[in-house]
Amino acid sequence: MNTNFDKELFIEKFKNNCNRIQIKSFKKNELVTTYIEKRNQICIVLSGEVDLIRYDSNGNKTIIAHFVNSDIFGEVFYPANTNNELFAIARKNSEVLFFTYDTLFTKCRRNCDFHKELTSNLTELFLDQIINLNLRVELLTKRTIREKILSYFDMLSKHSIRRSFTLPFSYTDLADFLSIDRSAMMRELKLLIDEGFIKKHGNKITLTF
Amino acid sequence: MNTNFDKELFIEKFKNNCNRIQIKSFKKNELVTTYIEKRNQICIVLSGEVDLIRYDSNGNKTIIAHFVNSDIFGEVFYPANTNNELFAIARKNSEVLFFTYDTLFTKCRRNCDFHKELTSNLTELFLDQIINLNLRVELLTKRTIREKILSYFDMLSKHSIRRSFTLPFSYTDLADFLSIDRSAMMRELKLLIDEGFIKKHGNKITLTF
DNA sequence: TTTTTTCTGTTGCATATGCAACAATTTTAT
DNA sequence: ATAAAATTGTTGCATATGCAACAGAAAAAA
Repeated sequence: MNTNFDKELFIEKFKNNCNRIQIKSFKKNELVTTYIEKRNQICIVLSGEVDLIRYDSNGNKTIIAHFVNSDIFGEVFYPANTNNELFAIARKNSEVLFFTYDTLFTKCRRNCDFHKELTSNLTELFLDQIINLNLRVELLTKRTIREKILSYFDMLSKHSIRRSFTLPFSYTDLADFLSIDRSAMMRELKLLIDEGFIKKHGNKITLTF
Repeated sequence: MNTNFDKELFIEKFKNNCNRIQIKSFKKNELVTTYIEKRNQICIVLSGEVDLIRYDSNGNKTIIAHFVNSDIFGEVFYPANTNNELFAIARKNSEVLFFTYDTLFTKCRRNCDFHKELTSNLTELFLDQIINLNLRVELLTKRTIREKILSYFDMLSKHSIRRSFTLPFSYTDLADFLSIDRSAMMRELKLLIDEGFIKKHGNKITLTF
């Protein structure tokens, strides 16, 4: 689904003197960035996993998005006049590339190859992000917990090309990603098992329908 | 929020001989396109309004997306291996531009200006679409009907820069857009009025908090 | 290792939300 | 102008889902 973003080549070109971008490393659970200030920031995951988190006034945590290799995110993808208190947190040790939106339209001091590479890749990275978001909307518009679970499992199944797959989340996080109550989700999972729709061993799921 | 897509200029350049795109007109309630076949189709709304609709097995209608001037959509924004039964329907008389994704990377017979114009605008159109989708996710992850309503009204308020605004939907459609039951939504709207959070005259809403 | 923290699995209870149904109103079609 | 269709507003009832709470298992930290 994701563009096969050639990280090695990319970093090589970057090291060749581009002064408009940064690459930073983050340890598990470290804060990658916030969406509070307006910096026109764009980020690309080079390795690891980054979650975009929101806490609401009732203390509910929601995993707005789950970014993996070559996914693009940042506060530039939100409208200027919203003060979304969103936090990007590294879920594993990760490397993230940072630059600002205007970087795309200005040449850097040394007119490096990076810019050409970046702008030519960007359309495809944007396209992938739109596809991911459409899938997310497809999921979140489902009316019941059962439909959300099955819809998400179906996506994972198609992605792995098998009827079995490993969840990229703990069950606690899965509920936060599907935007539902954890205990209600566990209850529904049990029903799905009892009714023979799925099998479950740890965080490995097998579809049996 | 949307790019100010220069439709007039665009069509002018198009008429100047590009053979890779089409512009079609649709009457209200006409089917614009389906997402069933894989055609790598990209569509841009030039005028009017287009809704992307899904009907689930329980007969629930969901308005997945609501596209207006310069919004971009199409089945190319969905993964290849999903058979989403989505329908794009004109909500008003509309004009829609069609082309295929590969058009972006091939020169047309006469090497027309349109291509240059299109590719240079595309990144921005994609960016706008990502922003719209992020707002949509923000809305759909809200846990309660009240939060969904207020979150959506807040967006409309910010968009109009006023505390009053006209809903772009009927209340029936609004419920389908927020992915909630209509009667439950009406009940919650009444509560919001009674508790003094909003005022409502027809499809005009005023925020009073 | 041992201790501490997080995650999983489960259940009783409360309630927010969905469902069905209908009349009144408004909009669209004939 | 009249009929037909769609939308709005409302309510009783059923239930799916959220909430709180806890014990046992697993994972992380010390």
